Amino acid sequence: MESAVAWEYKKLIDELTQGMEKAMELRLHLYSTSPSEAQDLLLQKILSTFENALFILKRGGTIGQARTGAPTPAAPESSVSVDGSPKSEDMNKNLRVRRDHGDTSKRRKLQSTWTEQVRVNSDNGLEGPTDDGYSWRKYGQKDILGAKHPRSYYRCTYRLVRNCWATKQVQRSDDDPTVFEITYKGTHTCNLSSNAVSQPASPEKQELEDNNSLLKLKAKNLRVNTEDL
DNA sequence: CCAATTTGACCCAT
DNA sequence: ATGGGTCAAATTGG
Repeated sequence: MESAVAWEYKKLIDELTQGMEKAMELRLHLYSTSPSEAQDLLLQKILSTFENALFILKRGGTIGQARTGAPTPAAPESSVSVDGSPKSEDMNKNLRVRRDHGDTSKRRKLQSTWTEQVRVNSDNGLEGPTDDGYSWRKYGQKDILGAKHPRSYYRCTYRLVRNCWATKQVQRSDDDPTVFEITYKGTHTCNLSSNAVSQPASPEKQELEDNNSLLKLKAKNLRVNTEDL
């Protein structure tokens, strides 16, 4: 009976893989046409769902139980978690004159957060999270308590120009060096429909230009953050 | 020379 | 007090 289970397992992975590839294809089409942030966000979440499903399957069923009693309460949320905590009514903060957070409540509501695990295969030599088509600018790096590797903070390159407030955090998994955990915050308001092709900002973006290679899921090697502990 | 990264300091929430 | 997130000056790279 095990063979039947194994067959179903393989079939399941196959179906999920096909679904993910089709979603990526759809995303490419979205990039080349008029981009709606909501649609783009939806695509990202769909892809994240597929990624996580495959991740769970290939690791043997459990996603949050990887570590053994490690004091990391932040369970890797495979599920898409739209951060709309209604408890954000503490706008009666005394003084927030410092930063121009401005209307924090409004912005907090619009911000969505989701995490996606990215596996890298060592065939390509350099590991790097799959490029999501946006150009990111690193603005910080922190050592996280209980984590072996530091966490890197990125924001959209066009934050000033386009007022794009999307950010992401990249952290390598403690145990699995092949797993990167990328947390996205906020949606992109910068249009990459027209400028994405003509933006040679970073070498990773050049991969976007011939975006056909994205279909192949060819692992592109951005520079891995030089973390020397 | 300009832009991106690095890196310690600073700020904020817990 | 502590740890996580961001800023910004210095540095590096194209």
